[in-house]
Amino acid sequence: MADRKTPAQQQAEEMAASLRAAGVRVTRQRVVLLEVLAEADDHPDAIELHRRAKEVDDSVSLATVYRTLTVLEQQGVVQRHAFEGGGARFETAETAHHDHLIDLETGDVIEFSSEKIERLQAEICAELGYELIHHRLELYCRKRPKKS
Amino acid sequence: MADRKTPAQQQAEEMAASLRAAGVRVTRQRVVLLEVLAEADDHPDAIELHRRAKEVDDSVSLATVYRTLTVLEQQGVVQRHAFEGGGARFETAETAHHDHLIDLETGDVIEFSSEKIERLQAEICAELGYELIHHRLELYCRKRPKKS
DNA sequence: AATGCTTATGAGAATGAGTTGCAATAAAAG
DNA sequence: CTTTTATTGCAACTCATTCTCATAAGCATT
Repeated sequence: MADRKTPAQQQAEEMAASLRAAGVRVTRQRVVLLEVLAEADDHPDAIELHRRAKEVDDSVSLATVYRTLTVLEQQGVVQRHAFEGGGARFETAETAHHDHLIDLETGDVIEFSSEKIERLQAEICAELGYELIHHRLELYCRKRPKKS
Repeated sequence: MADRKTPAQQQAEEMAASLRAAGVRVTRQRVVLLEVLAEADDHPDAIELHRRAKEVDDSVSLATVYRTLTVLEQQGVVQRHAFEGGGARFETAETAHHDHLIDLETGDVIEFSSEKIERLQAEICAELGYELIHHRLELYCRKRPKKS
């Protein structure tokens, strides 16, 4: 009877621990949010997260979802993205850095990363006399028709 | 007495001609907006464009600025950008493709372009079975302290 | 330059994502 | 279990943007 917990539950607990370690209160609604976030393998927006959170605990308010997401972002536990059209979307920040490819037809998001591009970005900033703090790279694509 | 017109005026007229050619009505307020856009060398938002337009013709309404910007974007005459924090910002689309470096302290926008990065982006899409339609690359930077 | 068909405009109301003030509530520390 | 202090739910609010609708032009034609 090992691993009684799902990976998502474990991740949620890790995030909670990290918050406590930073002196942030871990409330009932924050735990719910962390669980929802840990289970999500897409990039939901605040309203979708609220919907999912309410399935666990109906009393969680949208305002708290927004406030909590802000806290989690500040703590580096989630990342906020602002893709074209529509509101902010979130994902847990545990995974390594990556950029996003957005399927224009379905809205699906695929993660990718390129060492070369990262390097080139830093070079460009340096040439212009700047230090790169963070960046945003989004590729808006259409699925390529299969060659039959 | 050659070139009585400034380059910005010429550009505004070209854009107007392009609109007329596409069967789009060129109204008094659209002309004003085109002039304002042609003169701008920054990346103003709708409210700033409205402010500048009102200096030329006080009757131009904000709603019309928004409506016109949408039309101009559809016609490929301006480009809309959504940088972090705050509303959409615009620039004329005549210039060649470029990406943006945003100074986090001042909000200044510097344009740059990199053949290598463009190529890498297309490669990444291709590998994932997609066709790149357009992309967004923004570098958020801080000015590097000069080595004295 | 007057006509008529159609689209654009101004003013303000409406929307939608996100935030905030406040009184009630619940973490965490003692 | 009490105190301290941060968090919550709710509703009111902000801010960028869009919409509604009656009026006012474009512009192709007479």
